Amino acid sequence: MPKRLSFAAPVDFSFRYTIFSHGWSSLAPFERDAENLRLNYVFGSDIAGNSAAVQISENAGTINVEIDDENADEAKIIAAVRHILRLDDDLSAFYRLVKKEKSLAWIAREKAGRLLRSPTVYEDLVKTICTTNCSWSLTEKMVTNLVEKLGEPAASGKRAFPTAERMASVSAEFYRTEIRAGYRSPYFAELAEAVAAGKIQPENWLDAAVSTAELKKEMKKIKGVGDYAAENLLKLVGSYEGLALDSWVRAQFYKKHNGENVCEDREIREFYNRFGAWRGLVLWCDMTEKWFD
DNA sequence: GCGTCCAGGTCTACC
DNA sequence: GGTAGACCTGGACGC
Repeated sequence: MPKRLSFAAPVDFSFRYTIFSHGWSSLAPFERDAENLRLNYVFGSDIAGNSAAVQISENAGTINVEIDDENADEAKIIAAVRHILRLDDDLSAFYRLVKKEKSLAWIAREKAGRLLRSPTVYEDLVKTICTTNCSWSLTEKMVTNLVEKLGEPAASGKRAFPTAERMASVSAEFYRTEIRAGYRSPYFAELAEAVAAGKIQPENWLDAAVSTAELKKEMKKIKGVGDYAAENLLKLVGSYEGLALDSWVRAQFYKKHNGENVCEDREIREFYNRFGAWRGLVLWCDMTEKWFD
């Protein structure tokens, strides 16, 4: 029997701007239903007690979650949904900042800025590595392969994102031939093993006691994580000082602020420096404004 | 059909 | 610390 849960969203929350905040909602086990404005996800038993597929929607400030498995742990699922949608993030200082500039005031007006994330930092870490040095379609393919070939099935047959333990149980060769991860294959095997053994603890990054610079340094020790990947992950754990510049962001900046002319990254950084600790989030919202037209 | 380029970069060797 | 070259994959493009 499916089970339904409901709880209130914060007043400065937009479901639409959150689920479409970046590409994550098109990466398995997320599924987005743009027409009906719904977000689907599959939790593994590590998150929800039992593996469970959920459908998340919003109506007049209430978040609704429909679960396909009545044995799933309600409290854990609510906590995970709050985490995914960033419901407990305090963006009030960010909104005060963007309201000061006419061209950015829409961000506060539309309640944008909550970047969708996975229930675990480990999942976001693996997915971020999948975004590097390839087309978005290849990123989607690699992530789909990980879920389809290694993920735990829910009652509906849909699969969850694999745990580090599950990912550590297969070889680098598996990542090359089955996941099509190319040169990233040994990185995934090494990372999964280290996380499964507790040598790397990505979940601790959520409330790390160290500075952002120190945290970034720690992230970059992982093979496959460079400046872009670390700064993207920092955004997903709540630090927005880094810009996470990649080829797509650069191209958008040239188009929007530099007359289609290529410029150095230094100039992009100078442009957003006035936003201090929020500069990475301001840049991302600024670059994606047209997505919501 | 084939070759080349490049995409939501990073690593390593070398200076 | 800065830089050149290599690295998987697969879609787009030109021929």
